[in-house]
Amino acid sequence: MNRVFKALSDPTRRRVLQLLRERPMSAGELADHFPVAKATMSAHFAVLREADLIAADKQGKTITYRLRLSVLEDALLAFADSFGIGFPAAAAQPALDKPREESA
Amino acid sequence: MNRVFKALSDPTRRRVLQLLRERPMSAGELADHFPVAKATMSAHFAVLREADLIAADKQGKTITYRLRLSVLEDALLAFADSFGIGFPAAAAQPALDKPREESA
DNA sequence: CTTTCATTTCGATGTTTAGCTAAATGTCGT
DNA sequence: ACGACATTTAGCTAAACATCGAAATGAAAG
Repeated sequence: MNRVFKALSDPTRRRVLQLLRERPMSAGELADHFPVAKATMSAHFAVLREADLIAADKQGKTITYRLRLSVLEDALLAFADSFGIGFPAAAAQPALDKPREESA
Repeated sequence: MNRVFKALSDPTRRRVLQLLRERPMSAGELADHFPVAKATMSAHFAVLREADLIAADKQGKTITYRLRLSVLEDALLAFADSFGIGFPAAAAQPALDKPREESA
């Protein structure tokens, strides 16, 4: 959970998650949305991966990242819950969030 | 919003919020729960105050901090909302334009 | 098999942050 | 006014972090 919050503490990383909210994207495609070097973005991806907030699918030359919504959801819900903050009707459908692959 | 997430990125600060969840506490009382110097805790309080997550009530010698739950709640809900977590009503509305984020 | 492309890793640098001790501030009781 | 108490501010260090350009990795294409 600490890793998740650390990952969320950076605006660039939060925006990466936002971008992945709609569709998976390659590292380069994501990087094109930000005014920083690709190496910098790669480091951000690593942090997000460490937190298990994104997953990487390697397909040939490119690496496609996708959001692991359930991980974000679980962390947010657990935290909010511990404050009695009610998230109305959570867990809609895990359609975009791929099957079990080392859930944290 | 950035300040809130930055504030939440530290475990000590998250724990402070948890402690304040039930009842307000003085700075010293809070500090007694952590193995760090009071001055260090004071810095943490400042960060939480900057993020508006806690409010200080000065009463004589002591300063009593209380949780500003609505601020935490608003931030959490807004963020979760933008991912379609919780609030099924908001999920029906596509929020493509995300608000610009200022890091101060 | 060499080049090209996508991405990561390496090494270096400036900034931020958490932590400390010591000193300052403000307040209470005497 | 003085001394004790609660908290913050100041000054510092060490670690963590964001960032970069350059080099390395690995896969496809010629």
